[in-house]
Amino acid sequence: MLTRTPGRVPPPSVAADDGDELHFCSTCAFSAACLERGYDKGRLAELHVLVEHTPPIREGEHIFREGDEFNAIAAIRAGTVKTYVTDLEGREQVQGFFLPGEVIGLNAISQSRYPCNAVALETVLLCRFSFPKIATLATRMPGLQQKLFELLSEDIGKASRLAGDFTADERMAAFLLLLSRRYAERGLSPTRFRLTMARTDIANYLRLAAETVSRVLKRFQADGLILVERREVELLDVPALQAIAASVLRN
Amino acid sequence: MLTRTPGRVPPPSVAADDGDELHFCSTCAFSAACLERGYDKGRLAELHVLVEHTPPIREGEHIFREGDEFNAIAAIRAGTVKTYVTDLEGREQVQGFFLPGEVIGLNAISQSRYPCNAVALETVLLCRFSFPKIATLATRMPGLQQKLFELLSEDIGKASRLAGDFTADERMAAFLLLLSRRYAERGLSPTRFRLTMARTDIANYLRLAAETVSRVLKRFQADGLILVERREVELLDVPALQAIAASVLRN
DNA sequence: GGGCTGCCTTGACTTAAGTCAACCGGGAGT
DNA sequence: ACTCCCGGTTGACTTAAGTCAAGGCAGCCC
Repeated sequence: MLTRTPGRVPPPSVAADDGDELHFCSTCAFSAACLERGYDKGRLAELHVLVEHTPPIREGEHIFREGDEFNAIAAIRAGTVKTYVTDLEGREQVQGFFLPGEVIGLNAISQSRYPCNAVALETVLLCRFSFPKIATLATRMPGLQQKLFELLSEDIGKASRLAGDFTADERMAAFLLLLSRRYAERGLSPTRFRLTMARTDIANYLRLAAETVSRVLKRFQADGLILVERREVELLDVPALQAIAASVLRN
Repeated sequence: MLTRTPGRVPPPSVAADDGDELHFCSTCAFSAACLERGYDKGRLAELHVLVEHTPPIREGEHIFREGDEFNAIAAIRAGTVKTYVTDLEGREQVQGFFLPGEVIGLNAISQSRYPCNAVALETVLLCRFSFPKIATLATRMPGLQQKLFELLSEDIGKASRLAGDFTADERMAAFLLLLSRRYAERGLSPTRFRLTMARTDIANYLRLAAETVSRVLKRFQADGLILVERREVELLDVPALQAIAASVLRN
């Protein structure tokens, strides 16, 4: 069952009666979304029973694999998840990285099977939402339906972001700034963070060679834009990075 | 109001009482989707009043522009639509082409404004679905909600399709085969069709130079894969094209 | 400690595709 | 009929980034 996790809790716009046992974890996007929209307790309780908090999933373990039966979407409570597909020649193609507070499995909604693999890059905790059930509930909760529409729509934007013919510099700067923004949204430092994924994963995700990632990071550091120490990164000149990434983050 | 358009009509799984005035155009994805799922007449009527058939939109005219208030999604009844954004330097970036039976405006669902421009490449006819209304209706029609989820989810897949580091040949072959498939879905010839968009638009969409598009098409023709005559195309060797496009259309 | 192993970096070379510039050819308007 | 113009094509050159090969460095196990 849901329990309030320690740490930053977004203030619910509707105060929950603290006497009962309805508590929502601070990083659960759905629970938060519902709280924000001020649903009555009966409906929160309905959502509540759909949520399953998973035990820890360790680094390298899969959350789902391509072709598995689609039965749930999941909000990440802790850790980083990488999604990827395997192409015809057996090479891995990284599709995305998911941080705490983000939702995986959405792109499976139109199919009966997951279209990609999801693997933990660090120990991961999830809130699972069994799918047919949450869709049924959404028919009675317009706010939840709207939230699902929004999450799907956002994913369309994310998916097309790297589709342009961008330079290695543009891709790398955009990648760093988007990570920064996502960490900031979680209340973490937007200028100092850890790259939880390997260089080869970053390269694969950005459709660059690993060598290129290495060279670009080195040059960014030489130009005083960033500071890299193994997987720790500090953004020193955000405006300059924004100028470089402008065409990716666009308009 | 909706009238049955001439031409191919998908057989509804629930026979409509032909005596009343509820007729749905054959290319309207939503109406068809609802018919397929066998909703009762009362609900079809509800959907019915949301649909607006637009007058013809001529080549070069805009359907919506980036920043316009989002108020509807639209299924295309006839013509081709190009969506694009304008980057910081004022250059156009083509996001997609939409054929009859396809739905535009979905990527605006999470925002209050359209995130891109939509322009007619040929005379276009639309079925418009006023948005807040159709979402409200979806809360009472699980099949419609599911259809919206599916359309959104498919768009995620489409958006990420060209994101890889593919060669010009792979992109071009995949483009031709995807067009072919889309025409086939409409009951048109999958091997002979017209490119309704300019070479420069194709190039921009595929993130190639127009010169490269020209050269690749020429080489495909020299190799006996296709036959190009101005904007008319015939696919001569689909298996060979599939082999080239395999890594784009993947797995 | 010694030697793996995996991840990362560095340098030298190659190539796919972009850019630049010129030209072609059909359709529209005078 | 003439010209203009735009979309498309062609050829010569350039370049960003990939590939190949080698080497470094941290952590792990024996």
